[in-house]
Amino acid sequence: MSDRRSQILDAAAVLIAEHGFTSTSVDDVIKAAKLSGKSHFYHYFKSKDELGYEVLNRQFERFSERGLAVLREPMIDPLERLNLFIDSVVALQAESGGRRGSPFGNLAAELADAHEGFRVRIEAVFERWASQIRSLLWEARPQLQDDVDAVRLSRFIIAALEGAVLMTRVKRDMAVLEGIAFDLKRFIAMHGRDALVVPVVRTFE
Amino acid sequence: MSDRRSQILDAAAVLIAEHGFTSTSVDDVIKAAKLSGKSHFYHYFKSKDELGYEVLNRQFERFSERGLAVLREPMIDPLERLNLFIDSVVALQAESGGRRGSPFGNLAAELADAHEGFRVRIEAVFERWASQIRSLLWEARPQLQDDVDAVRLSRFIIAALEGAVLMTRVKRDMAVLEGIAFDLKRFIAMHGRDALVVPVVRTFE
DNA sequence: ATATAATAGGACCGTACGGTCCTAAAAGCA
DNA sequence: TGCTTTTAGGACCGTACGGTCCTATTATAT
Repeated sequence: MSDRRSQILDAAAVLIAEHGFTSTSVDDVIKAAKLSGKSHFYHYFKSKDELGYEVLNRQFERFSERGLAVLREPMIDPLERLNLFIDSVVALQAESGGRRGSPFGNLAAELADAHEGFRVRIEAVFERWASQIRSLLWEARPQLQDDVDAVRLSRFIIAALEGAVLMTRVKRDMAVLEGIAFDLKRFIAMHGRDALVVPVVRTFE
Repeated sequence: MSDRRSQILDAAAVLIAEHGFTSTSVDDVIKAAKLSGKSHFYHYFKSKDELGYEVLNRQFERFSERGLAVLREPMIDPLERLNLFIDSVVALQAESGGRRGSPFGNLAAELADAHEGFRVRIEAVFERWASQIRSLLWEARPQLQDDVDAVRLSRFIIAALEGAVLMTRVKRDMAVLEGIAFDLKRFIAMHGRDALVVPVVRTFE
């Protein structure tokens, strides 16, 4: 992969993270990546959409290496890894003061309805993410209660984090994310075999 | 408030819910509301942004009457009201097969960075929403553990729902929302005075 | 009856955008 | 040396968009 291509993808990633995909014009990308003009850009990418797809791919790869990686650390207790992962999400958002948001969630909300090509790719991202959490939960099985539903729990974790990051961005306040991260850890701990249980969903007559 | 104005706001609400604010053009709104032309539209609204603000306002009012209302029902047990509210969110999404998403979360993700005017208005929406949940939690105080943090819990509930709705929209699968709603209810139940329970966040060696 | 607001419809403007095309100079490689 | 890729830069096109302006006609309320 050529140097120039990476440069373009990096520049585009920043712009898209800051302003969204639709609001980022090809000319903006050209300026940010210091290209000579449109033809220079279209020498590397066949369309703006293709650029977007590749940026999304890269974002997930980065996230997989830098964030999700801890989920696979074999020397650490699985449930502890999950806590560390949640902490890493908080830390990542802290870098931008909670202003950046999730590169996946942002695109999802922006394009899920309008652009099928993006929708399926974002769906795949969430699925791969969920799948890594499921593996971890499977590994943590001996420490978990028998009736833990890994599919449901993995989705819950992702939804809570995505929602938290979104609210944090709107309120411009990291405390929102920190609080939710704290509660999310408690919710996970509640599934431990040693957690003295927990009522099933209560019914009020 | 004139009839025509409402008509325009309703049409715009649908379009914005379907395609987002940016992707909804004034001409689209004109066509959907069967106006005669641009001047007809600008007779009622001074700009597209103003239209957007009013639509957002209306969406929250509707949500407050139709969704949040149950939180205030004085004859029902407070915690049960919370469960009913969560069910109503699920039911509302079910109407569109989970495709609609949250009118607030969608706008938030689309415009939080790009458009300060919307950002502050969306922030206000989340705040009003959280405040209603906080009131309910205060009312439910006798049934809750003493250390329940209403601010934190109310944010958690909103974040989980917003994240759930977003993921559901991406996956086009109501089961996602249903599962998360189920877990969310369990999490809330965990704060009950009668819940035996529950480890504080675990520390590993 | 008269003023005001609502409806109708079209011309127009400036700007931005994604994308194409064309020419030509450097750079890299065989 | 030649051939291909990369860089450079500009002209151009069609379309879409938010917004303004202008002219009329029809309702509505005072």
